[in-house]
Amino acid sequence: MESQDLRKAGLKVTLPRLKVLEILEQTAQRHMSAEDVYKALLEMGEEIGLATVYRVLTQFEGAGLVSRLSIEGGHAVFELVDGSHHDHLLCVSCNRIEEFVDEVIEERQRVIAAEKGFEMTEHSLYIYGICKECQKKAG
Amino acid sequence: MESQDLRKAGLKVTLPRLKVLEILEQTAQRHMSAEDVYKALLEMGEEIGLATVYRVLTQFEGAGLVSRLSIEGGHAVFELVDGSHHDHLLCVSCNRIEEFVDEVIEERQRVIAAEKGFEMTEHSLYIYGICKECQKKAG
DNA sequence: AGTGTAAATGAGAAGAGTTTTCATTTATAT
DNA sequence: ATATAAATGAAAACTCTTCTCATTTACACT
Repeated sequence: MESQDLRKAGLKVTLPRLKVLEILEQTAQRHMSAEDVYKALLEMGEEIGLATVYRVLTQFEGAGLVSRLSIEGGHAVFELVDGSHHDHLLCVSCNRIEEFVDEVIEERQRVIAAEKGFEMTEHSLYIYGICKECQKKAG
Repeated sequence: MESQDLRKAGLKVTLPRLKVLEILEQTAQRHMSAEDVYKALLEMGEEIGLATVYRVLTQFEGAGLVSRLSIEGGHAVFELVDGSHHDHLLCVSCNRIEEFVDEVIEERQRVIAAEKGFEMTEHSLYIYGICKECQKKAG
């Protein structure tokens, strides 16, 4: 992921955009909020405005470079797009996010949309629960 | 749905709460935002504060009388709980909301949660698309 | 390399939706 | 009736996000 991707998206290659991309690629967390990205950049000693982070992430979303998850009640988090669609499992205790793909569910959704006469554009499926680690902690 | 339900939930039986319940039961729209409820009450000539509507809906949610849908990007909408779980189809053009239940999907979710070691507490599945009517309008 | 121009930026203001605060009112147990 | 804990309304506060606008920057074209 580099300058070429930005140019293809019709975006000028600027330092803020490269830095946001860099954070998204290098961070251990695959899912970051705009605030997370902003703070990570500040910690790296980069100067950037929060508004710019929001703008850039929104543009990246438009360009198909990242996707935005709108998590219940909370703020949006972003993840780099790697080509494959997937849904999410969220731990309500530690906020860990895991990903999964299930072709059975994908197919059933298409069938349901068709039955209801909907032309499906997208879907969002979140399974909320308590992850293995948090179950242990809770005893 | 009446005073008894409120008492059972440990809530005092007050006019605002009864009025909110009444709106939720009598309205043609099954899915209403806090603002919708507020405006409907004002139109009925009831005096109520928006903060009260939010508070009451949140309490009703806690009491299991209503459930809250957190729709992508937008505001929350509430629906009376009628015992049956269901998921939602949303028209991105006219905001119509339809409901569906699919046991295959329900079961797959349980399996996936188990595979990932999650103790599932709940899930949210929204299928976004364009409804039949809006497809016609768009040609 | 220098320059014009449209695009991008940062800071702060603004906006939407929701929650909180607090003084006043109300429901309900006694 | 009365005490008291809970509920209310209005406004302020809050969170997340977008917008505004003056300044800066990238890049196409000399």
